[in-house]
Amino acid sequence: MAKENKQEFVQHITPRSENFSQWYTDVVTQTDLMDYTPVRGCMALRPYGNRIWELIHEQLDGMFKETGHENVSMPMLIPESLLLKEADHVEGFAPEVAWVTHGGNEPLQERLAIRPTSETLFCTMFAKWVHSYRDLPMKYNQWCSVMRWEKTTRPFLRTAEFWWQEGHTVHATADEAQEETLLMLKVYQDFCEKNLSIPVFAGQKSDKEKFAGARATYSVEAMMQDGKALQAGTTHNFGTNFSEPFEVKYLSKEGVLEYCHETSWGVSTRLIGAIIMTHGDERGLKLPPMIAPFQAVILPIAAHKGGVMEHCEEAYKQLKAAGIRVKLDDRDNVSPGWKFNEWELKGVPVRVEMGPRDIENGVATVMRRDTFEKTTVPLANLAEGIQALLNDIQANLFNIANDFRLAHTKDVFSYEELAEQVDGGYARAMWCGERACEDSIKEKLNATSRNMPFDQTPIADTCVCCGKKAEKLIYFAKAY
RNA sequence: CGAGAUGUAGCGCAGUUUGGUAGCGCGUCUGGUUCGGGACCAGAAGGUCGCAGGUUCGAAUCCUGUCAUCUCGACCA
Repeated sequence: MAKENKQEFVQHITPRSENFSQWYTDVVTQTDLMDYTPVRGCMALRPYGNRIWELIHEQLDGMFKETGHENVSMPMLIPESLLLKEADHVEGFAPEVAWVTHGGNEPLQERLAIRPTSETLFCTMFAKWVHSYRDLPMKYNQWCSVMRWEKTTRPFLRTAEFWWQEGHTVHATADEAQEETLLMLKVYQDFCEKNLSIPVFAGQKSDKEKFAGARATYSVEAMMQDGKALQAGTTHNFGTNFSEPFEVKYLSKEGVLEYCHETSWGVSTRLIGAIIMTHGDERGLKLPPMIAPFQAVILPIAAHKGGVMEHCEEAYKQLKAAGIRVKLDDRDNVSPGWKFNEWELKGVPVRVEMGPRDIENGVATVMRRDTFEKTTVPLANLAEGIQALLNDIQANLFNIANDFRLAHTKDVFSYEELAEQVDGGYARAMWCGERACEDSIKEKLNATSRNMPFDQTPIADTCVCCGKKAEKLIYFAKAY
């Protein structure tokens, strides 16, 4: 009976190797991260998933503060006239805007967009708040949700409503704006690599792929375990594209009225999807310790026997005092074996088993989720031992993901090589810079340009697509 | 938005072809024995069959519409 049970449960998750997409959906829905709602394409974040987002929020917010940013809050609704002010912007977002048309029972004179992003609101307010060069730079951020009426949705990766942060800054000079754009890209890269253990490619987007209304867009691109690309974060330099229509101007030291230079940047709950797809395995989630809601879970074995619960509680206190996010699973209605599987499914980095045998020996049996390696740690320095393990797991997850990424990234020199490489990986190629080649690659290979790395050392002279003189080194991949 | 599939108890499913009392497994609850990789025994509870119309004496089952989810494609800062 027990064995049949287990098979049924494990079969629940479609094998990752068999159907990556289905595996992802199964993991997402069976780990209490989110649930579907009656609203089309909108998910509910459940406590476990929401806690991951809170940890991302806390840690990123700290990095924003360190780089001199402050949080503000803007309205959810944007009057249509404001959205229409920047031509490229409205063209880019119009197809996916949800509209409010009534206030109570009265039709509105002007319909209101539910924000798909808040550039237009920020610009309107910046126009009021910025007067002098003394007011600059103004570096703001907001944590909120936005809505985009997507045609097809997928949990975390593309939902109609999603939670994110959007930073918006105003600067006196083009140089400062560019510096800010690259600084925040670096912040995102560091956050992905250090906090989430997700290695990324940082670089500049092509004109075809850049943000609606931006002069330059940059991105950090992650690689999922099926070799497809996921844009993990972006930063934009708007130059004066928005400040001109919105009249965001300042009086310079020299007494001249100048347009401001603006930037924006954002990451979203999509990062949770990236974590799942980068680290997960056949048994479910594998969470990097830094954003794991529980970094360690203590499981009593034979809890009814003398001393077991007492020792577990003591260990709990010790770990908690050491600042480790720890859970004592003292449920008496499921067996230890059940708990093992459940917490592995939910991706808890370290499991601490405490049974009569451990207590006799003055140790705890500890298993790490990334390698399934079991060790014993003396109770006297349990906290130190587990903290060391957590650090090691954090680093190991990055290394595994990084090895995978490098193994699935290749320099390509011909169209045939490109076609082969984008089927399950990133292709690093030379490109003439023409939109036509990107369009053709998209149409024939279903791959898009991801970004152009900052190190532009050429690997060839001719475009991988048309054979004309190459201008740029660029990554191509199929993307989520 | 196009093609295909699915929607029945908390979860996984059968029942739909051929209309006739709402079923199974797991979980849940109660009591007891267990506890180092998904424990066992006994008893119990739990469902307007996605939603709205229609056909019929009678609809989970047939028809129409609609909503949601999945797969593939198109689209997509």
